[in-house]
Amino acid sequence: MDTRSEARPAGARRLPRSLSVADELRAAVIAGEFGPGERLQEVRLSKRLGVSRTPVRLALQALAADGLLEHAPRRGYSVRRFDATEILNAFEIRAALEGLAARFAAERGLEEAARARLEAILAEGDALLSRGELPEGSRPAYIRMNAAFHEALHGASGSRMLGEMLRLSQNLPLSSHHHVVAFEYRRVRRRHDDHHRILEAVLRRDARRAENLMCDHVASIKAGLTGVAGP
Amino acid sequence: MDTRSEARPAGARRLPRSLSVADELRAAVIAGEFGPGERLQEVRLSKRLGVSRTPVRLALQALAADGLLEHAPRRGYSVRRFDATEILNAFEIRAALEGLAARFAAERGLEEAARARLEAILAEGDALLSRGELPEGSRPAYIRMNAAFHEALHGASGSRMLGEMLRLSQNLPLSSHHHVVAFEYRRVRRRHDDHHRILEAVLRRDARRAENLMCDHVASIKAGLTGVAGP
DNA sequence: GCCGGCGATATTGCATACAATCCTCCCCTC
DNA sequence: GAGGGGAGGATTGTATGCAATATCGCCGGC
Repeated sequence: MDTRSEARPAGARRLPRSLSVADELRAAVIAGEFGPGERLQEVRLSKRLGVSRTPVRLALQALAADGLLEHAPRRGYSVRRFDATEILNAFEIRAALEGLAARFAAERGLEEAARARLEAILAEGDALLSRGELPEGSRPAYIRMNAAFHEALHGASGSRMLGEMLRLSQNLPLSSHHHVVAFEYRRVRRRHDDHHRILEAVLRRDARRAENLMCDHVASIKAGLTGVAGP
Repeated sequence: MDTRSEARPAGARRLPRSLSVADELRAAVIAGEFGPGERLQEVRLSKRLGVSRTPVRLALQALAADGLLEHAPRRGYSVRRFDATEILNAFEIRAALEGLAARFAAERGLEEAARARLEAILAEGDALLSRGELPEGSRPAYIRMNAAFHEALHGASGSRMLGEMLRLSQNLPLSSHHHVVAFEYRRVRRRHDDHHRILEAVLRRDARRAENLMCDHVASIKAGLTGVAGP
């Protein structure tokens, strides 16, 4: 019998609370629960989250480092405002970084585990799209699959710095732009086919092609955005 | 006379100590004062810096967010190890980001103040190099001028996210690579001429050319590095 | 002689108290 | 009535105490 079972009754938390607080706050900010420019006060958040100011303060600083919050000395933290230009720039940045990740992955070559994972992800996407449509209910699964593909490729790039920057480039509060990617079948199908081509190029060690394909891929996502200074 | 001179006797600090602590620690880590993998303990640093653990803790987290430190729960912070590959990758990343910054600046166009500042910086560089050599004593001035040029262009890009990522891409502890840029007059002259061409392209609003020139510029810096897995 | 459990010590994580500063609003003066 | 100054409250920055946990050396058993 585990003698420590009484010491960890239910939650069995092994991670510092400041990390979960940071995750919770990050999700809330990205979800747009705090309007642009809204101040985040330590005491209020402490009460809301049921912890003291200390972990809240750490979490706020982490979010500021992620670019989601602004910090003014003696004035605390507030939600950063993003205008349409910054959103579009972020996609340009992401395009360049994703292209770089694909290039690095192609130059390094994929380990067997990474190759298997990427192929499994693509197979899952194939299945989701095999019926010639993407029903509303399958969107969450598709979104997860899509994110998993990109994340797996980030990992395969072998550059931690690049992965971290890619994470930053996608940390944008939805409230300030309402960007929504298009989910028409044709567009989704096209994007998934892009993924197939990209993986193929990576497997062939064709770094230049992998980079260009990925760059164009993200650029096309940007072009397909709706709600950002649209006509 | 400053009426507040008595209220702020000596230090005249208006910024939180945690910020200066972070700057000090960052400089120390980048300067390589803490060998790769070395643990940074809160109490030790508190005593060394003469502050309590609280600001030290904040500073450590900030440095971890910058990618300079690693953090393991219940085990604290330690200096990240960078191998030669990560260093070289960082230059590739920086090349892509600097290229993007030049492109953004060209697309937006420079405001009068930015144009004047960049031209002043280049003029300073011209003066430093006008004698056909770069004496040892002028290197610090040249290094500052060079950094100022890039920073001014980052600002002119109009993307805060990009500027932040560029900062991250240059946050590397020297101890783990000993990268040293070449200071032979011919190379320095060439790099300075690159800057002239880049500014010219930006002023002409030739975004594509500006991006390519900048990208090649940084790539040539990478190629000129000494001490990173060199032959 | 080597491995595994165990306890002392050191270190981090969190909570809270205190200090410094800023913001707000009221009152006083012109 | 408008503007400036000041008092009070609110909020952040810092210090410190306590609890939980990891590290490391020691001892016993095999």
